[in-house]
Amino acid sequence: MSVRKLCLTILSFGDATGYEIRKESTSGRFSYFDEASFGSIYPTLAKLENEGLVTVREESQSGKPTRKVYSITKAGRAALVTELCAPQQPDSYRSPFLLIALCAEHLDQATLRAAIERRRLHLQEELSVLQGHNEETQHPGARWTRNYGIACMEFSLGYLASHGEELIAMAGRPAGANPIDDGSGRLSKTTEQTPPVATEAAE
Amino acid sequence: MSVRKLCLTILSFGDATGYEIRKESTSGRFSYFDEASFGSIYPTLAKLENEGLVTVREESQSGKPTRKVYSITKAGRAALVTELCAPQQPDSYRSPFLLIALCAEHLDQATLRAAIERRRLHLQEELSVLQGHNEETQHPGARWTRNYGIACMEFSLGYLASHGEELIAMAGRPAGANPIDDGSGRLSKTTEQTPPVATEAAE
DNA sequence: TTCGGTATGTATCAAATCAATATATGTCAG
DNA sequence: CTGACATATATTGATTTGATACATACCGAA
Repeated sequence: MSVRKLCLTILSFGDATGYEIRKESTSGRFSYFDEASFGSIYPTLAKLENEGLVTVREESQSGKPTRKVYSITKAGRAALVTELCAPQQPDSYRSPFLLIALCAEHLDQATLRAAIERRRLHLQEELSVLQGHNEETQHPGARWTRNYGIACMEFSLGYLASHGEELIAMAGRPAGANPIDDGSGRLSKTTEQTPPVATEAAE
Repeated sequence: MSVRKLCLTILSFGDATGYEIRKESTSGRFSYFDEASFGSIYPTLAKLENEGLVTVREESQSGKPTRKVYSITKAGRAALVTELCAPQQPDSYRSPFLLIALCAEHLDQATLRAAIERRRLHLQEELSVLQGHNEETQHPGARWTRNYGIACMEFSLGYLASHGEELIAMAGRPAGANPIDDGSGRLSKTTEQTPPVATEAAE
């Protein structure tokens, strides 16, 4: 049911085509709320039109296939408000990066380093997007979410910067069922590049 | 393809039934990596068994339907490492809460307050889960991800505590020229001491 | 004690959704 | 002038979800 909210929300910030809605929900201003593909967006827009919550106008330019530009109606705005007032679903964070981190002991340093770097780049890219959208932040809610996003990402970047090496140092060090390797204490320098890591499937 | 990684990862931390895998992925120790329902877990486990990456043993207790307990094999561990070494997909954060925040101007204070409170409770609950799992954090990777999670959640809680009121104060203050709310909610009228919301200059 | 609620468990199915692709056109670089 | 890329609508096959059925056990309340 949330593709509805997504479409209505994006349209409440301005007219858009299905293509634009998809783009903004995956990698644009609206990429923190929900994601959807064409297969769900187009049917949803059709349904919304059918319910009178949005209208369409066809803009046929020279040559180009006719753009179908959707606009939200007053009834659409009211419906959006109603849906937003219902108790929200919990936020979800799904992290392929943390999965790698979780398994650090079974991987090698290069893999961990690459994973951190990829995560860092992704965060910085998203940060740039957010920081770039400061012109159109006249909407108070948009400004608040933008600041929240920036704060969270800067925090994450800082954490990666200050704790990344710790993670990398865990490469190839299975903890095993042995008495907590905490006992070994300084697991840092001495064994740095010693063990043939090699990700042996330890069992 | 990530349900595979999820199952293999959970099994690499110990034997489990399909039911347990599902539970841990939605609300347990492993709830930050990927989510899956029975409809994808059971077929995946069957396929993994077929490939020799996991084994099953049936434990038939008195009365209860036979538990099918899955174990990861050496080949399974190797396959997991291989898959983890491939470039990871970007992390994703989907936030029904931020969607509400984005639309703050169209909602009322009670709704915003409730949304923040719900978010706060959810964060605290997840935080408790993480903090409760400090015994079994002998795995270095698990310890790192746990600390990372705790740090992020504490940061978020702090941000909500210090900026939540700002958000609530945005209730019923449309910024742009659009008089929304189709009259059904005369929020903007009744808004208390609101001076004409300085932020204008709509597109 | 028996009813209902919750928890453990496996398993399936219709409906929703995704990833990929087909179609069509414009643009811009090499 | 060719190939890659962006815009744009739309569909299709495969996957995934959400709900449910089935079966048992435990626990508190009527």
